[in-house]
Amino acid sequence: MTVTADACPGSCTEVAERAWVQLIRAHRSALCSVEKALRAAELPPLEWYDVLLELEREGPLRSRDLQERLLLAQYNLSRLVDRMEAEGLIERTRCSDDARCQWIRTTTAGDALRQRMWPVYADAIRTAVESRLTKPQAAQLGELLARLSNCPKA
Amino acid sequence: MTVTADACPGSCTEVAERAWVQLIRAHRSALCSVEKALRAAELPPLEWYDVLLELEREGPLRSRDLQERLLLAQYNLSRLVDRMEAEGLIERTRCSDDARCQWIRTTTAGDALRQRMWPVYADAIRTAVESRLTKPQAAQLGELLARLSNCPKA
DNA sequence: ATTATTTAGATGCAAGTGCATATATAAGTC
DNA sequence: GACTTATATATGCACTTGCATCTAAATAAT
Repeated sequence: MTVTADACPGSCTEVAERAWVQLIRAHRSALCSVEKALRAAELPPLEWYDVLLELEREGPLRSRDLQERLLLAQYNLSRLVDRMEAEGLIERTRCSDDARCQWIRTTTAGDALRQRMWPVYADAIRTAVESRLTKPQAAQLGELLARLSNCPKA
Repeated sequence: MTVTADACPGSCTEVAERAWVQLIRAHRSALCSVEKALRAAELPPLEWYDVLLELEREGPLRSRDLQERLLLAQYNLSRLVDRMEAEGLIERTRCSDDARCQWIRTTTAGDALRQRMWPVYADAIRTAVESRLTKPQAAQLGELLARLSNCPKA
């Protein structure tokens, strides 16, 4: 079991292990190149985009929900929201019915940033995925991966 | 394009995008549970295992090679090796022929740690992968992912 | 109503990460 | 051989992450 590519060509590595290893490798390699592309374009990290898109698609969300959707840790989202709020990309407002909650919504600046990020992001995805897999392969990959991230309860 | 699970059921999301999103999600969710399992067992992070295994399988390696195999950034590996050396798990020795290089090798303690980590790691992988995919599915997933991490040149 | 429990979110601190750059050595050029 | 360029690794600094814990508000229990 390694994170290495050439893990005993043949059968010394169990299939599940191999899938796992390749998952880590593919993620490292793909994510790294996407992040680099964003930085090169002087754009913020990927997560910022995810937050903005999620808010744009779902409308204002509570921290809790955003956190769940993005699979982020509570404290990480909290601080991510801090940073993005400081940049004027999103806003927090207290819920009226539950004073513990808050609604998070995008601002105009947030929407604008999201739109500037998309082309760079999309291009990076094309390089990372589209250029290496046929359409049916990509579709199947998506299917298989989805099973891994689905909550057991779901 | 989101990191969210329910991205427009149907066709509004391109297949490559979906694969990408699911890659991120699957990785987050799986890695997170593995790391938690390791911490719960008071074991060091995953990478430590990867380094140790790689060294055990390939024998002493130069930093550069280890870095490439594990897809780690140079400065990250440098510091990872610092930490592991400080714990007595690996050793650095200068190459005789090229004074810039160094050989990295495991120690007895390193081997012992690796062996203690494996059961926990293996179990976490089983939970994360084996329980969610059939054997052929896992095999195919491994195949598809491998294409994503293969260097273009390879 | 009063207290205990749970839930939403924030935060101090230690550790890890990325960037840019430094150091040292090797290789190539003139 | 002095001078530039490339390679292997380390490091200062700012920022991010994880852990544990804290506060505040809502629910449940008595």
